[in-house]
Parts: sequence; structure tokens; C-alpha cells
Amino acid sequence: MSPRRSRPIAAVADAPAAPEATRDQILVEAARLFRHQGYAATTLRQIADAAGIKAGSIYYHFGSKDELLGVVLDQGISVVDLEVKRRVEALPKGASQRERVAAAIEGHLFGLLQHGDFTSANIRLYGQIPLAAKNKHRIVRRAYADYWDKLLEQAMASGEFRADVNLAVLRLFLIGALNWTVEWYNPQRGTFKSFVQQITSIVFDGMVSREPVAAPRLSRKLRKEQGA
Amino acid sequence: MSPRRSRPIAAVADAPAAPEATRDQILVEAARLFRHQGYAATTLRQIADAAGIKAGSIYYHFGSKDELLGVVLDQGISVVDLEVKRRVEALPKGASQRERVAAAIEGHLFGLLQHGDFTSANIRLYGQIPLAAKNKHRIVRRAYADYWDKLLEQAMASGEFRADVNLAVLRLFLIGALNWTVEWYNPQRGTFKSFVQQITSIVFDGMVSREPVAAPRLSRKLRKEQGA
DNA sequence: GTCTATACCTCGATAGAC
DNA sequence: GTCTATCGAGGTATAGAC
Repeated sequence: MSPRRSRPIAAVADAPAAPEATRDQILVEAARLFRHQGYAATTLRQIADAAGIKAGSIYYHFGSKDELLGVVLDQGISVVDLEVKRRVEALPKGASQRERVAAAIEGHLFGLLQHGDFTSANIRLYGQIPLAAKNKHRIVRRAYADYWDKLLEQAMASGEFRADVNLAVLRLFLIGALNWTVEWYNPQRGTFKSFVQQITSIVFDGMVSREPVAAPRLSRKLRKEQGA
Repeated sequence: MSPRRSRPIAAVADAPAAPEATRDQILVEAARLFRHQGYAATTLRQIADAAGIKAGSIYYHFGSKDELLGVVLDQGISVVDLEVKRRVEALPKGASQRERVAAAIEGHLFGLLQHGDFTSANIRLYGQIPLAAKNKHRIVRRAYADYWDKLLEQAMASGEFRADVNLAVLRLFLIGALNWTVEWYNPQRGTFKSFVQQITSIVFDGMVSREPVAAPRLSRKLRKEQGA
């Protein structure tokens, strides 16, 4: 939650140091500032400063602040979309529905946390941006939601997943829950792999113990707290 | 997600038409505009307009825009906190851990959705506000988190809830998942009661079927989609 | 308590030199 | 491609009448 630059999960650099380097720099700094300050509170002068240029120069690369926002928003979806599809499509033909959804969850979390400034900016800002920007961006959001709907529909139709909850409710709840991890995930408190396993385990099997304990006794300390 | 006024779930009016009516009006409109436009993008002129007064008059009730934000933020927590504690404390002494957590979830969702402009504003803005406002507000957030930690700790210690996931991870994931429902919940697609039951069922028992089907066969249509 | 009027500041965006 | 310089608009906040 600190306004510093976020580190990638693995020791892999983000940018290939390619051409368009300045443009990419602007995007990276814009995403970071949009995430932590909001859209309106972030000035082009701040972005330019962070990118090592002057404010006027941004207009060589982007037509307006709104257009810059649009690109940040789209990237926030596409980096996640990419990781999800890569993992699901790499699965063998005979993979179970559970394996398929687990691969999608891992991909979603990986893309989400690896590019936290873009994905968090997307999540935080989408509800607050001008209507025009929202309408344009809605299309890529819808496409990503459709992909998940198909995945979950198959999982429910197969019998591996429960079919007694509404598909849209399930998808919205799941994606929302996963998305919010970018707001509190701390890479210093364990490996990414163990994090994914914990999250997947909770959403697959729930919080309740599988085999109910016969006599659920509380310790004296906890019994006292419960009374309070 | 539309910028219109949100309706309460039940047919219960929010305000008791008390004194301080103007101050309350300012708060309600500020929460609504902060939620949908963000903090910086919302002007005091807009808030005043919506409240039926002039911008300068706001300063009779609040010392600054930042102070107004602080009050909106605090209310976003306290309305939820109130509903949770009311329900948990109304439970009989012998209530199970499952019943206690279920009551907390229902209270959280009720407060959250009943006062959507305040709670959504809180959730959306917390990561974007000036550091000073954040530091003040952090205290009430911490207290609410502590309440949940105690609740979940008891549930895990009793054996009714799984103890093989980290407490903080579980609490952050659960609260985050619940909170995000305010961004997509639609009261027109079913009763609040059935919504709570669906959500509670998912987080308690998970998405996976309890009794695995022996031969998970897909229909021809779904098999084709999976291939693509 | 609410109004009008306004001071002062900073923003996004543009023009033109280099 | 990036710079400097600047325009016009619109923001928070304050002062003082009513």
C-alpha cells in the first residue's frame, strides 16, 4: 500500500528495454501514480517528472490524459487475460475441470500481482472514470468475463463444481475476491506458490472443516473472549 | 454502477429527518459523488449543488474538503461494524461457530449494501487518499479487522473451521470478497436473503461439489467449447 | 446559517523553438 | 522528440453582508 514502486514477484524485469522506451516509461509511472493517487489527483507534471521528461512531451506520445488512462486500463486486463489463457491452454486434453479452473486462478493471480500497478489501477479507477472512457473499456472487460463464464459453466455442467449457485454470482464473487488480493498481498510473507494454494483451497473447498468435530470445545481464553 | 442515487434494500428511510439535516445532506451527497467520481474529481460546488446549497456554505459544517472526506470514510466502516456486532451479540449463548460467522457475514453484507455510497466510497478511496487522512482512518479499520480476527480465531480453534490456512490471509480474503459485492450486487435479481445464503454457502463450503460425480461427461456443445 | 464575491493557485493543453 | 512559455478554465478556501 506504500506509494513506492512495486517489485515484480520473480526476479524478472518487466520491460525488454525495447524502442518506445519513453512511452513505456510514461505508462509505468502513470499506472503507479493513478493507482496510488487516483486519476484526477494525478497531474501530467507528476507523471512527466517520474518518467524523467517534461509535461509537454507527454503529448507527443499520447493525445490526452484520458487516452493515457485508456491504455493503462486496457493493459490492466490484458496482462491478466494473457496469463490465464496461457495456463489453461497448456493443460493436457484430459485435464479435469478442477485442474482447468485452478490453472485459471493461478494465471489470474500471477498476472494480477506481477503487474500490480496496472491491475490495481484498473480495479480502483474503473468505477470513477469519465463515462466515455468507461464505455470504451467495457468491451475488453466483457470479453474477459465471458471467458470465465465458459470455464465455470463447463465445470458446473461436468458435475465437478456445484451447480446450485447462480453462474454470474459465482463468477463476480470469485473474480472480485481474487482481484482484491492485489490490495493486500505481501510477497514477503511466503512464496507465491503457497499463496495460490491457500487461495485456491479456500475457494474450492470453503472455510468450514470437512469432517465436523464431535465436541467443539473452546479453550478458557477463547470462551472468555466470546462472552465479551 | 450508475451515478444515480442508490436505493436502500428494504423500504426503510435512512435519515430520521432530525436536526443537522443540512449537514447530513452534505454527507450523503458527498459520499455518492466521491463513490462515483473519486475524491479529487468531486468539487465542493457539485456537492453543494446536490445538497441544495452554495459551495461556501459547506464550510459552516466542515472545516475542509479533507475533513468531509474523513467523516464519509468513518461512516463507511461504522455502519457495517454496527450491523455485524448487533447480529453476533443477539445470538444465544450456545450458538455454533458456524452460526456466529454466518451472522457476521450477514451483518457485514447488510450494512455494506444498505449504505452503498458510504461503504463503496470507503473501499474505493482508501488507497488513493492523502496520507494524513489515511493515518487517521487506519485506526477504525484496524479495530474492525481485530473483531473479525477474534471471531475467526475462535471458529478455527473450535474445529468447526479449517485451521490449515493463515488467519490473516483468511480474514483479508473474506472481507475483501464480501466488500467487493457492493460493486456488483443487484437487488433486482433476487432477495437480499437469498443473496446472503448464496455467498455464505460459497465461502463456507466452496465451489467444488461435495460428492464427486463418477463420470464427469460434458455435453457435445460444452466439449466443443473446451476444445477451442 | 447561508449567501455573494473573489483571491490565489494549479491544472490540461497548445504553440513554436531547437 | 523534447523543450520552454503560456493561455484559459476551474479548483479550494475566505471575507463579510444579510
